[in-house]
Amino acid sequence: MRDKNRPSLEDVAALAGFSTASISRCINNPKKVAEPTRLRIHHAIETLGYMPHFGGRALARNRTNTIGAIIPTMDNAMFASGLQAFQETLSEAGVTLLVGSSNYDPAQEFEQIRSLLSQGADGLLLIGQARPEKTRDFLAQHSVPHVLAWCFTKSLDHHAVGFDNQKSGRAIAEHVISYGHHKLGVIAGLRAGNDRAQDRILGIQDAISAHPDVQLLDLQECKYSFEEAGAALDDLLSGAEHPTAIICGSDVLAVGAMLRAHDLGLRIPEDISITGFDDINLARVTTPGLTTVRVPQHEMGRKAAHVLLGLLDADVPQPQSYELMTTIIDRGTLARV
Amino acid sequence: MRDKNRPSLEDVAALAGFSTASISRCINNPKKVAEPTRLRIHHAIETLGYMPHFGGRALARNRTNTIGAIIPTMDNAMFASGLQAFQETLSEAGVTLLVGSSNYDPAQEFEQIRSLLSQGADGLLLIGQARPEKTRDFLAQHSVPHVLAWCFTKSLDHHAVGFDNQKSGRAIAEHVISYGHHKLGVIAGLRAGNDRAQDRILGIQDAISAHPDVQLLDLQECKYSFEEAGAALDDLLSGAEHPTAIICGSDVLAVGAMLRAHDLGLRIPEDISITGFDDINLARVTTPGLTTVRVPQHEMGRKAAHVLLGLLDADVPQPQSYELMTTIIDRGTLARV
DNA sequence: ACTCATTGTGTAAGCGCTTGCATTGTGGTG
DNA sequence: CACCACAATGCAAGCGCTTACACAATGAGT
Repeated sequence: MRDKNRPSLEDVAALAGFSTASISRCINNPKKVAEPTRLRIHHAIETLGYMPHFGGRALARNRTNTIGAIIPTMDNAMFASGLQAFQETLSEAGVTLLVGSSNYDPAQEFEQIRSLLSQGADGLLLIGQARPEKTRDFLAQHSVPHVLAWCFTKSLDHHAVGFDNQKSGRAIAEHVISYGHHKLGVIAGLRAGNDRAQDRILGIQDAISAHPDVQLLDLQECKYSFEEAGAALDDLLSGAEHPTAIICGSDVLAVGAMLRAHDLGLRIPEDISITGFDDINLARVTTPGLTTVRVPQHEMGRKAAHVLLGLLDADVPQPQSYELMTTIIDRGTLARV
Repeated sequence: MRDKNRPSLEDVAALAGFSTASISRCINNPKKVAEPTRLRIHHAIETLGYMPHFGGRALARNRTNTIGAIIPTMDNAMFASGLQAFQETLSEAGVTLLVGSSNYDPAQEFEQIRSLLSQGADGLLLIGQARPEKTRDFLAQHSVPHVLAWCFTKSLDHHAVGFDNQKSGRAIAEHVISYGHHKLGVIAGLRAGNDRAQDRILGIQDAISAHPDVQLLDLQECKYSFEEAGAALDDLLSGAEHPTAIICGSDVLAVGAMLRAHDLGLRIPEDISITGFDDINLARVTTPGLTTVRVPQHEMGRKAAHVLLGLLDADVPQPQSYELMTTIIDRGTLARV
């Protein structure tokens, strides 16, 4: 069973002429070892090509220096780029990232949580706060250090690094209304198990309620794909009254709607206004550029990593939460009416 | 040091009234345990909320069921979506994904390889084949099972799942030439340490050499960003002669060039033709849609995962390599002249 | 009844590393 | 010069799990 080629601490010890304890110390705490010893040990390590065995180390330390992130999908530029920042920050701290994806499905998320934890993840990054009680209980029972990203609420009893989706939803809706739109349509992501989608809608509804002269003609939910968003646009346009502006819960949806609108021969923003959310690359590239809500993904990833690293090193008593701000980026898909 | 709350195999054994061996067997090889025993053990596991300790398991088995992937960046939709497919496939097989990013830097890649390996990765997914001897030696010395993706060459003495960048580069260039273009420009990714970028250029050059009447006016290298690609376009247009078509080494570059061209008041494709490479979402969204080379990212991710999983379960003697085919997607950025 | 597989279970020896404690050697202090 | 603090190192006990092997119990074949 023993891997014939893999040198162990003992082999290094034999070659260097010291005990395994010294080798271990030399690796983990070089100050505790005298200079000449260190040199000889390093030499032995080099010549053997020694690498500490992960299992042994994890067993002895009861810690893996590994953090898991479970995101809906990497296929969306939004999460991918936040994840990239997260990974880079962890890496700087010598911590490795385990990745799981949930495909927006709470059951899959639960499975991935189990899986990453059983792979020894010391902590977890999770997206959003809506999850079944089962999942929350599980996290609590095993007292898993975790931070939530992409969301933020005052009353949060978790560590969170994110932004207030509802507030941001309200902001973009207010913005649209301030441009003179009275008949609105919404294309949102599927709300089930997705608090970000839910909150954005709530925010939009807040804004609408605050303006008696503004009405929400229709709200469509669909997956984050161009095709589904296009179909949603069709539905929105099938009613008796047409919205003059369509607020979308994500850039992907907005772009899908734009593409479909273009196919239908609708001019944007002259015939119909469309807004997005996230400000991923896509938004810069359409003609006209997509008016959207910028989410500080990179900062969120970095910050989340720092919070999580903090959780592991010291027992942080109070939940630490950071609210990041979103900003509206005006490009060209929102017209004044 | 022992985590007070975490139940161990022994705890389960005590509760269930069996030896740790039986518990272990029940978890890993249920058939070897009698039905009633299994039930009682499962019950004990449930009530304790037991989860196997990763370190212990890794130590005893000398295997982690973890695979590492080192990609240049997740920030590019291209890798992100291949990685997503890779992760999903691994997950189905009960294997977890460790992620590292190299930022296109061989030194960083080497560090990440070390890091992921010392985190116990059983195997590795690497992008491309160009890497310093040091890295290759390291992989060989530790006999790390690994597969290369995003590249493919006949003479390969590695496991690889990818496509022939040179051939594809040649194909798109031939395609451009067949549209009647004689004066070409190229915007490529930085070639240093990036064989995909190199090979694509080689392919383009192949095509050009095959047509005596066609000439390459200028070739610019830059990072994969809109801004740099825009600047590269400026350079390309600063020469005495202007190219009628610009072949770009990636969609990101192409879109950057398109954006800049638009700013300059150039119409695409009437004033200038532009082609991309990768066929990421961006390419569908520009006006006009980007003519580009479709890379089967998803399939590549899946296939690479399968090959890697195969490597771990059986000792595969021959390198297995799979060549996937790219296809040219004609949208609207290439004009006939 | 008497073997002999077969099946189910327990015993205990590791897997490679970390770390508390013991031991030795050093130089400084009273 | 005895004493002590401290630095450098070794010893050995785990960490939690897997698994070869031993053993007991069962039922089938003769």
